[in-house]
Amino acid sequence: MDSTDDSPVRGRPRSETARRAVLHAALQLCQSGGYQALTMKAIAETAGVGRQTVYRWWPAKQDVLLDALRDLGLRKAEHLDPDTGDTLFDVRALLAATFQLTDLLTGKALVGLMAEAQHDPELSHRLQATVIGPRREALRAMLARGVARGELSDRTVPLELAVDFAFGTMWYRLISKHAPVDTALAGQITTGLATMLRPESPV
Amino acid sequence: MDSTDDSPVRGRPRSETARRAVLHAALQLCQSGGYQALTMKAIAETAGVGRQTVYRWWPAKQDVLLDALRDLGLRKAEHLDPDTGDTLFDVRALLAATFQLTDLLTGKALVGLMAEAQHDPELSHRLQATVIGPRREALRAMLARGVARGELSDRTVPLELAVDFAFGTMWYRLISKHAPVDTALAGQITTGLATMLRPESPV
Amino acid sequence: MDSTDDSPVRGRPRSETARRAVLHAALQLCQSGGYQALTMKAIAETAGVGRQTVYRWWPAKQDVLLDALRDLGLRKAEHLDPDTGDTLFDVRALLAATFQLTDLLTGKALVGLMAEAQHDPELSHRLQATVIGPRREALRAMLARGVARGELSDRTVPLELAVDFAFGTMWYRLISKHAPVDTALAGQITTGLATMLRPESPV
Amino acid sequence: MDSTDDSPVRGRPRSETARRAVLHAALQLCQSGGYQALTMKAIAETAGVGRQTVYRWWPAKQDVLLDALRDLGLRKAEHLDPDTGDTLFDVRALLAATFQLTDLLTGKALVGLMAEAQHDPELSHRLQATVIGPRREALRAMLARGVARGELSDRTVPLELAVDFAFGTMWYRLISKHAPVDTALAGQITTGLATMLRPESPV
DNA sequence: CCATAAGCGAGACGGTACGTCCAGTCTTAAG
DNA sequence: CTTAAGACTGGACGTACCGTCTCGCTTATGG
Repeated sequence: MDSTDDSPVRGRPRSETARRAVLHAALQLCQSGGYQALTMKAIAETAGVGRQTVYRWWPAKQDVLLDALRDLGLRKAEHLDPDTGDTLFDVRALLAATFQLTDLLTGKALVGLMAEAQHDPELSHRLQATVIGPRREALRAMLARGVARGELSDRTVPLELAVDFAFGTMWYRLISKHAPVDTALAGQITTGLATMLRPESPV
Repeated sequence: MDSTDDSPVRGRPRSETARRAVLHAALQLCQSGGYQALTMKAIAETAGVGRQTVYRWWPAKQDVLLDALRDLGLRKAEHLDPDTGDTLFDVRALLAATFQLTDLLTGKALVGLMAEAQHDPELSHRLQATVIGPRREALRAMLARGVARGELSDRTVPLELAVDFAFGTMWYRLISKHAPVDTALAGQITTGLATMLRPESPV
Repeated sequence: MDSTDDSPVRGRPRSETARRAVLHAALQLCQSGGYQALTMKAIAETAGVGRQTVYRWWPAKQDVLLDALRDLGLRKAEHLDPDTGDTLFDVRALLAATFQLTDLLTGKALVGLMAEAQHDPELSHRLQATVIGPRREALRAMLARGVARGELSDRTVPLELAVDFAFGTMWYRLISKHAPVDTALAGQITTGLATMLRPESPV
Repeated sequence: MDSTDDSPVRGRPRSETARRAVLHAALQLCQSGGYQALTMKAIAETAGVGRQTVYRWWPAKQDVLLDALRDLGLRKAEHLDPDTGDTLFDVRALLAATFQLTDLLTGKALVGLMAEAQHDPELSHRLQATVIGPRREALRAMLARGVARGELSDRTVPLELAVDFAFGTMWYRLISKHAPVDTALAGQITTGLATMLRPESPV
């Protein structure tokens, strides 16, 4: 009972070429024309693929985009929770990696998906599970480890809020664009977190 | 004869009823069906107004929505920069008022506009000027006043980042919905800001 | 109660230009490419008209075609039942006029509609009422008048069958194309009818 | 080496089961849903056969249907030109047999094919050769024999037109459905032919 | 007794027409 | 000159069928 592919695999197998072309086209369209230019028709035409082929495998454009992001994430797969012993160093590295990745997407895709997710609980849940949740949990675990080691303290500010501070700033700048999301920001936020969570109580 | 309103005002005057119906319909549609349900046709029909009447006064749906938000903001018009002498008290009040207002809109409208603004620099600019900028500047000025008074310090963390912390957290929760945006949050963030910017250096 | 147009006639009035372009395009397409080339999309494009405009006024391509035929019939409106006193002369004239008209349409449109009507009772009924029935009744009345005058007799062959003979031959040749449908045929059929219905019994 | 089927006949032989299932499905679909419901995809699915199997043996749906009709005709194969000595009796029998056969098909298949043939000369030719021509020639030969025997005369009405009368009436009723195509009609038409072609000149 | 080869089912592929909906423009009559 | 109404062109939507292709399996012949 080691094999799960007991499916007879009848008929012509799915074209990996088409699958990749579609995902690539989705990202490309989203970056060039924004989320609203992301049209099932445009995806199919850009990918040089029949329209039905897109609909066969993805019910809606959100699914294509989410899949494309997942693929991209898998290729860039850094492991999220290293432990060098120095919590702040790890935090800075995690934030820097995250910022670099989102910058790759110009944010357009993510913000578009977020807007769609406002009235689509199912999409909202999938975004949480795929994009938001993992990094959030990684940072939280990192900070908790710091607290356990005595490097940090959560007495004045709950860790939840500290995590919100880090990623909230990222999102805020992604959508508002009043300032860049880069490695420098990762350093600044790390300093902010350190100040916010420093163990030596001011009393 | 330099006056501009010397126009004889010929013909039928603009209907205030229609204007209000349109703005109200825009908000209502956005909250019930999300930003993508916000359609010029739907606005006109919900408002019981001719389609051309909407197009005559607003070039696109973003303009309707932005106008509606402006109207809403005007009615709620608290002045953004009180000065009670206690900086942290003022900060908490500003954040609480802001959170209450955004909560009213479920965020859907704002996030939808933000998504649209990703590829529409003009809209992006107007959002900055109308929604984002003023509150951002108000909070910044407040914190700067605290620094001037010696209540706060910007030595470890720049004020810009502190402002990002406050509003970033708000936006992050609005779009991700992993936690509420309420008065309690205003308190927590104020505490966080106080910790981050406290003057007594740990040295 | 003399006026039937109590409708307030609000909104932009229907475009007569578009209506004519659509009907003309339908006939043209049907003659050039046959009934199966008659596509709602092709009609709209040939007519230089939005697709929705076609669908707004005609539910299906049959309706467009039927309307086009009706229009054509109205323009060619010979009155179907003249009475010169000479029954056979009138019959020949009626048949000749009918044959000339159907020849104009190459028959393609009619046969296509007929094929469609095989599984569409409603269309079948409308074809009867519009195209088939009137001419059938006209010929029948003509022959009945001849019988009443003693020019003809329906003792050996019922008039119904005589009418079938005339128009059946036309349809048979239209679909099978083994022989032309022209004025000469009108003469031959008239002779055939005269022989079939001649009053002097051979007894 | 005169034989042409010296082919080694390698590989799996054609499935007779599949062939019959396809032809049966074609007739069934045509009768239940009309000619337009006759779809290559539907044929394959109804027959429980792969789509490619249909395309391998028949280029288009017309070919399937024509083949099915040919098969049906072969099974019902009455010989078309009996000679009992009584021409009118033979005529009546031929017409009755023909009418019974077409009634079996509800006419839908035939009319559909005819409509298709309007713009497909090759199909038109095959229909002539398969369906129309043989019976037409059989009736013509029968009538010519009657003329030769002096039972009938073609002086007033050419035999061609007489044949058109018989089969034209059939087609007319098949497509227009204003009256049935049955044995009674065979009798009436025979009477009509007898009257039209009677040898005793009225002079 | 298995290599070769063709038929078979299934079903994915690139296309195209379908009929619906919305965008944005226009043209009416009514106020 | 604005209003409500609604017809206009144009284009994306998601579905269905087209005819082709590519699988694994089956069924025959022949070395």
